[in-house]
Amino acid sequence: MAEYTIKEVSEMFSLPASTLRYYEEIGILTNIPRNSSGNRVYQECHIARLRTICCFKNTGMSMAQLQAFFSYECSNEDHVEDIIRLLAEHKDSLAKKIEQLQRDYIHVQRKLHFYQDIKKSRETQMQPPVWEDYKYQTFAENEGDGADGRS
Amino acid sequence: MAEYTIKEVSEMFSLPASTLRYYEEIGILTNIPRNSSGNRVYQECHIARLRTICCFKNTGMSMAQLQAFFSYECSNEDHVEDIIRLLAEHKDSLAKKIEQLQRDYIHVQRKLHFYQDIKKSRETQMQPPVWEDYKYQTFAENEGDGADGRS
DNA sequence: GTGCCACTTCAAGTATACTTGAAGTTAACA
DNA sequence: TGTTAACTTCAAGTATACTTGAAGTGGCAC
Repeated sequence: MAEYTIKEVSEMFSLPASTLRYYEEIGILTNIPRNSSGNRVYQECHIARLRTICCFKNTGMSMAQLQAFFSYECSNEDHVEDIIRLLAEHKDSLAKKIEQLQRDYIHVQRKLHFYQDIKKSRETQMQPPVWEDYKYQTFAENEGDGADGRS
Repeated sequence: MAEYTIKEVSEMFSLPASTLRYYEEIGILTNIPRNSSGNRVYQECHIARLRTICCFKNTGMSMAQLQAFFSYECSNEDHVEDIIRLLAEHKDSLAKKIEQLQRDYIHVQRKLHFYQDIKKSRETQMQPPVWEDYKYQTFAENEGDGADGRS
């Protein structure tokens, strides 16, 4: 079975070694055995858990929630209902978050088009655009930059 | 023209008044006039900017980047290129972020289905599921909970 | 006129998630 | 036999984004 040093895991996940030690300290990536020199030896199960940690963290879960999740998962008692509740709540909040980000993406896109058109209008001595015209507009995702974007 | 107290803006955006003062202090929501009693009077332009601040913050922009953006926007000098660069970079990073979140959403969904099936297997005295079976599976977004999810 | 509420400024404090530093150990290499 | 790199533990420090507290002002109801 594959085993990894802290440095290898650090590189694998682009996380500093200090962060991996921190995750162990706060109890979300635990039971890491040591070799004869006292160095951490990461195994496949730790890699799998770290993937889950990164996924959950990336999607906005706090350390406290991660601690709760893994305390349920590692407990001998039956916490399957708690796990399902936590995951279902996180899934729902994540779905909402993605929807909000998609709306925000459109806002950023509008701003970008607005300033690109300001630049164009200066180069061509045309009337500068007005933000009002962009406020409710959506733009196709063609990166060619050829389309005017205004009707 | 509509004017708002700090409390009204606070409620409008679900932000504590202290945060609005903080945004003024660090220079991202500035030029807020005071009435005869010295209280802040927010106008439409401040509401519009606050919407942009919330959008940018929500999509992961730091205060430092917001400061840069508005220092460009408010400057008399020609910073349109800088604004376009900043917005284009933010748009790209946001697109990547949304894609990553969609992948992470699938991971969360798999975990949820796995634990839901663990629960079902206990209720029906069936063999408990194995995580390996869920690792690469995708699930339709039907909330009915009727489908088994396993083939 | 006094109680109270919402506001003001300014300074200091806080939560989260790490990061850094000090001091020491181990193993490989010149 | 150094010495260099990579690791260890433990405590303290840091960045970001606010939040809280103290002390004071203004305007309105009773």
